[in-house]
Amino acid sequence: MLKYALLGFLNYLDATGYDLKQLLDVSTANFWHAEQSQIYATLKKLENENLISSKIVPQENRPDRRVYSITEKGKQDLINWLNEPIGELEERKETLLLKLFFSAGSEIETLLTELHLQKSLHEKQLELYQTSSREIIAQFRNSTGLEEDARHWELTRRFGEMFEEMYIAWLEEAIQTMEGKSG
Amino acid sequence: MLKYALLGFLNYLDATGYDLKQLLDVSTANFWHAEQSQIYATLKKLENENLISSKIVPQENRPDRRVYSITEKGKQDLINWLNEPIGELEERKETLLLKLFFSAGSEIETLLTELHLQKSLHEKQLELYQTSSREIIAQFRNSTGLEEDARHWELTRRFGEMFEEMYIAWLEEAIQTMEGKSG
DNA sequence: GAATACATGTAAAATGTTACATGATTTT
DNA sequence: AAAATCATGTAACATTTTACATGTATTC
Repeated sequence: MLKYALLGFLNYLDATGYDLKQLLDVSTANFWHAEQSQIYATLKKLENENLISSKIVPQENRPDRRVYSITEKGKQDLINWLNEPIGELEERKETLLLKLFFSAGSEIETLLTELHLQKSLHEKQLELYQTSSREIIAQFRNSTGLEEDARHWELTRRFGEMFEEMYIAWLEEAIQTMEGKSG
Repeated sequence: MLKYALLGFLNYLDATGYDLKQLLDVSTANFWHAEQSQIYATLKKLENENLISSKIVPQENRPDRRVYSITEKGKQDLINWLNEPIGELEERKETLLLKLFFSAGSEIETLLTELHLQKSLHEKQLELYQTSSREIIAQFRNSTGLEEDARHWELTRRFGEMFEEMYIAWLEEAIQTMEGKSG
């Protein structure tokens, strides 16, 4: 699926593996992320399948850049994927819930510390969505005029915001439940 | 991390790989799932590390059962993991958001169909959390008297419920946004 | 008669993570 | 003087998924 994240970006502009890592980190990281090495490996694979092509751009005092472009075949593959419905729920993994599920015999204080720590992390993340993510998208909309793209990005930002609000509310409930059992 | 799901269950009772798959499917699947083959492979690895041990229990007309038990070393490993804080946010992947992010150029009708389909799937999942999951936990609490365990399981169920409510609310927002652009 | 439940696994492929290697330039 | 940025990648490892293989008993 990283495949489609890369094709998606290359459908906007030509880029190197390094560029693509930066792009992922500042935009899709909250719902799709990847290590630099995985990006390089996947690009190589996509080029073998002729979904993208590359050109070496020499540089002075820096390693040459390998700049990728999407091919017609790549564009078609991307469009096909975008149009085919998902049809099922995403399977997800949540380490905190796994720990909570099995920690009936643990110290309540230890668990409460963990829940408070998680709460502060989620509050920080929520603030990011509400300030910098918001501004980056608004600025992109104003400077490029790409209304539609900005609208879609804004919806993914809004998901993040709502997810964090929900997570914090749940943590507060969990803390309350556990506090009722420790005093 | 599947490791700890398996150790967690084996800390309650002895079980085969087959049993463990059933247990995962009816309890942790919404925040931790695994294929049958991965469970068998992981059990083998855990036995090599002496975190669990196994005995063959012969059967008639059925394949022999390989029943696993947790060892003292395994119990310690589980307890250590439960007590060490996570300290960071979980990274997650959400295919629907990835598609949405890149679908500014797609047909709005196609996207709306997808959003409506997702909404019905999440509504079904929400109902499951509110009815059968709820009852299973209540029944377990009543029949075993394991109050604490039931309390923890209930918190993980509640997370599922809140997550689905949030997801549905977001889908409704997204549908509204997109409908404003299609009519 | 077909599907599901019981019960084990192997093998191959795909996916993802971590560590290593190189080396100049710029910022702290 | 150390760390971060730019830019490439390889290699080893760990995790997860998909497909295959076997065979009885029970339920629909």
